Amino acid sequence: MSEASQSRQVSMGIEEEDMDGRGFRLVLPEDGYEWRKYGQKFIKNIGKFRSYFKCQRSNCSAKKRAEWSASKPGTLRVVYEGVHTHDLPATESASSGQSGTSSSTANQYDLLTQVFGDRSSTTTSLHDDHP
DNA sequence: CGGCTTTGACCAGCGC
DNA sequence: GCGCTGGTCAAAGCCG
Repeated sequence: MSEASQSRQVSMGIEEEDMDGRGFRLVLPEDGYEWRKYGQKFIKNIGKFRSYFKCQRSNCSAKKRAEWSASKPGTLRVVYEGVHTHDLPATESASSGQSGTSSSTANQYDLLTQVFGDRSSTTTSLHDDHP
């Protein structure tokens, strides 16, 4: 309910890369964490595809869920479940200016709070059901 | 060679 | 009570 539950909608993050010319691999926007895909299903309730990701860290049980329209791959909705209990990995490229590096204590908490207030994206689009 | 990814099948919970 | 859905696990295959 109020913890470990954020929803973020990305404008363009889904990308189909041609593998050898056959099959496409879903490319998600790098949030700075490592994820391991462990399932993918088509949810009829919403008519969209849903991918399940789990943090690969050892003590991190954070989970991530990617949901995108069946006909509109441009709309990718990423839902983070749980909180990371380990420092961010080295893939920090987007740090852009975040020199603070940590040190901080409530690094994750701060980020969560920020995302929480990002409800605007959640409202951005919630009606792309196009069967 | 190792690691990661993908797919199918199974299980559980809930609704009516 | 039964059916259905969503979610997770396992195994196999392939790539670098």
